[in-house]
Amino acid sequence: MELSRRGDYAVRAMLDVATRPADRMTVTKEIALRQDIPPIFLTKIVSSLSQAGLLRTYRGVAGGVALGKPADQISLLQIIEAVEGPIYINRCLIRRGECDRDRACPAHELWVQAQGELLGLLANKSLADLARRAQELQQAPMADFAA
Amino acid sequence: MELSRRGDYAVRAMLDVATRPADRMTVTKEIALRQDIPPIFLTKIVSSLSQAGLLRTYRGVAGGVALGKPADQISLLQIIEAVEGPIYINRCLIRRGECDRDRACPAHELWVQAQGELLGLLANKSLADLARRAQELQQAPMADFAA
DNA sequence: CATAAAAGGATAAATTATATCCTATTTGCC
DNA sequence: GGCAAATAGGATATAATTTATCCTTTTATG
Ligand code: SF4
Ligand code: SF4
Repeated sequence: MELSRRGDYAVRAMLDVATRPADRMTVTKEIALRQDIPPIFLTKIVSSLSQAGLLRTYRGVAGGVALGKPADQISLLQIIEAVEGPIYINRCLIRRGECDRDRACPAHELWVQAQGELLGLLANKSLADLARRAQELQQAPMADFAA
Repeated sequence: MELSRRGDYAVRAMLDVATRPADRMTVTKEIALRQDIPPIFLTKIVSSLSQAGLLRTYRGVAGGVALGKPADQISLLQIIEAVEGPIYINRCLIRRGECDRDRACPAHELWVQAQGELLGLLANKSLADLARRAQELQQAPMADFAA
């Protein structure tokens, strides 16, 4: 019942890319340094994000990674599912009939609801939202100072 | 991001006890049979539920288990946390300061919200609710037949 | 061609989840 | 008292998953 490290790393990495100047490419190793993520592990995560279309990657000397689409079209759900696969709170939600009790199981209905709410929340939160909020949080101490 | 087997088993076991006549005790082995749970594993789960006060257990020849308190005072959250420990969606929610980025991390706020909603849902659903719904579901096919 | 980057396969290490075994303890009953 | 049936609990085994690294390949730049 816990987000994996992969998922947390992925969100941080995407956020890192999103909050850098868009005209310059970012290199995975530097993301790893800034975000304190094991560098080789991060390359795997970046690879998943790239395959999901959330990052665009460029090989070679001047290579690196950039957002695969505008930050407001990338949801947290997409990021997490890109690296962890589909989210399901209980196995009966993988697909109908995965648990043969699901028709008569009152808990099943509860999981359907809980999962719906969770996915809804994640699907409605965009990387752009997070990036904006990150900026606010960074400026918050300044604001205190200025006031 | 998935409920463990322990949690699912625990809910089923509690529901099994709750839907049996309250004047007779239930024996763990029979719960395991009815609910298709590995019997020896279930004894461990029952033990956790008992230590949390959700079940009362009785040793000896005429022993077994019974609800530790009225079904409407047992929430799904209590059941799951009894066998899985505290639920947290991401590690920064274990306790404040567990992740030293939490002050400046916009994702943290999202997890706080998501966790709040999930726990709220589980805390507000009682075993009695589930038992009632179980009965409805059992009668549903009959209703189809009668109509 | 040398260098710097991502891609990808194989594998290692660590952790957690699932499950069983064995012995002890409690209790009811003959 | 002694047997049988039940939970209690420690130790352990097995399996699965997660986390992380290593090594080789491919791609692009200058
Ligand atoms: S909640 Fe019910 S339907 Fe879902 S896996 Fe558990 S028993 Fe099956
Ligand atoms: S979401 Fe943010 S605060 Fe929470 S663990 Fe991840 S980085 Fe830390």
